[in-house]
Amino acid sequence: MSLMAEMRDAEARRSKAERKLIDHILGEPEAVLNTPIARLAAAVGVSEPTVNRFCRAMGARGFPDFKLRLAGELARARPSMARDIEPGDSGSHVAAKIFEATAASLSSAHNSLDTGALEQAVEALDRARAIALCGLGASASVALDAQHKLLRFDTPVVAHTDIINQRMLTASLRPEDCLLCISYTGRTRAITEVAQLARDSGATVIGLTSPGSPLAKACSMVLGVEGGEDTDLYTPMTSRIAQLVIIDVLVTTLALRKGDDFADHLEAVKRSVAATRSR
Amino acid sequence: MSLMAEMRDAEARRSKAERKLIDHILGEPEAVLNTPIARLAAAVGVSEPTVNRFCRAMGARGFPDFKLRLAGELARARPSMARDIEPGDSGSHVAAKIFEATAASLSSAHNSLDTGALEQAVEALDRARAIALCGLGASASVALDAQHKLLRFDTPVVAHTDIINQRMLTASLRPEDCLLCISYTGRTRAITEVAQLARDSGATVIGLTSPGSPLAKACSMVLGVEGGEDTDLYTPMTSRIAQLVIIDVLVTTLALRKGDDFADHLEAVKRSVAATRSR
DNA sequence: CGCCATGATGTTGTTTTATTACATTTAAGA
DNA sequence: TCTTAAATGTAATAAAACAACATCATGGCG
Repeated sequence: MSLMAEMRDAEARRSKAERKLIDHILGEPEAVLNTPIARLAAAVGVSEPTVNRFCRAMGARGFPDFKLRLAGELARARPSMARDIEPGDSGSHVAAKIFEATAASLSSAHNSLDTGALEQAVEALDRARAIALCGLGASASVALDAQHKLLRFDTPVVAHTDIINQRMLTASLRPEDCLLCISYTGRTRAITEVAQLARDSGATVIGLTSPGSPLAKACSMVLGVEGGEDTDLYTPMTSRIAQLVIIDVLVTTLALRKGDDFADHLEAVKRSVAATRSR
Repeated sequence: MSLMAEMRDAEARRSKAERKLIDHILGEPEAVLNTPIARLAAAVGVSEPTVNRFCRAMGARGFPDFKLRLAGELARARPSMARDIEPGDSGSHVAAKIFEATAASLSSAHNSLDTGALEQAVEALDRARAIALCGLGASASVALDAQHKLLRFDTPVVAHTDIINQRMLTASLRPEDCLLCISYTGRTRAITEVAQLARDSGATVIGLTSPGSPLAKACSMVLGVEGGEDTDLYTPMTSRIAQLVIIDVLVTTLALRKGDDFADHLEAVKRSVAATRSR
């Protein structure tokens, strides 16, 4: 178990001195990192060996090791926020900021992910006679990525990335089919019309888009990707990543639901790909 | 900036002793955490104060503080939850695992990103008369994503996602051109041959692939994406995300380098896209 | 109700670890 | 080649963590 959780959990059944310690550490975990054992002991009002023994009880090898572990946990808990990129930034600064912004965006997408909607979407994909995917511009590559992942299943799947084909597609959709429409803004008129046409034909339309947008309104169900931090420069990039991860989740959940059949099918796909490898 | 990135970045321009240190730390970062300064100094073959001075140079307050920071970064790079998804997992559990694995993969990619290679790649893209992108299978969508991003610049850019077109493309490449080859494994024979053909024609070939792979060897320069944790199930998914983020970094750095010209061009692109929006 | 036993906590001294101050070496430039 | 500054190392010092032992509290049992 994690240190923080362990401490919260153990607080009740521990001795008086250790309770004081736990209270103090949970209150200011960050501060503990820069505090030597003597100062911490004094601040809490216990002796140094008590602190040390406590650290061991928590599974660490001693006080320094305890701090190391705590540092690790705290680092996860605090997603570092990136500021905007400025012209003066060196290459590695740019990289750091983008990686951080992306991580933050992922975390935000995760928090705002609607599990219920996700289950519904998986349900729809599982039942579908055929799956179609639509995206324009940047979302086209997301649609293709999704297509590639879904190819592992035995449900017919197709991605369309140009508007003409997308509109033609809607004509062939049946109520048993499922269409996944991808758009970051949800304000691209063309794709909204496609979703509408698909609805008219009775198909289930899942929107992977911004909640509340015109596209979202046109869909049967929506997997929302909030913009998160609205740094104009990153948002489209980072939210595309979030979309891709949501698709990962969607596909993986679907795979679990399909169960054993899927395992066999996956094997077959892997074998057919292996033949193209070197060495 | 992150320690790992900082170290990679600084490696070139630091003194001999510090280079040895950096090599050693980057080689076994986890091990450093449980090593006192004396042992580390001895293992590397430098004196203790050298280690200490190095830690300060990296922005820490001393060796223990350095370890604390390193622990934080390394923690991000390792997923904390159980790695593999099991059939019994609930929907939200699956989502949590995938988001976490992706975040870990990103962090790991960031830590192992070679800033020097990145600068070189940006340089090459900046000078290029024309840019071509190649990817097959899952990497096809990455190539298309990159194409979309690069379309914002005024250098001609094209992505090819089928092997025939890719081979034909190599015939038209000139030494002033730049080809970006994308493959997670780097073992897809077809794409390696494309890279080789492109090299033969004198073009600069950048590989976005696994370091040390056949494809990597065939390229002029490599942007490595290490697999990170080798969880068979996620790796291909998460590393694709890492590739996309690296492309973000590449493109953003390129944008900064192009400077003002780019700002104007970006405005024009935004206006032309705005016309397609609702409301 | 008080005494013993056991576990918790504290005190003191030792050992390990990190840091400082200073000496030496190495490399860079004139 | 000599000068000078930076880099690195040595050795002493300070800080920190830890272990061994002493003391205290608490709860069971006569």
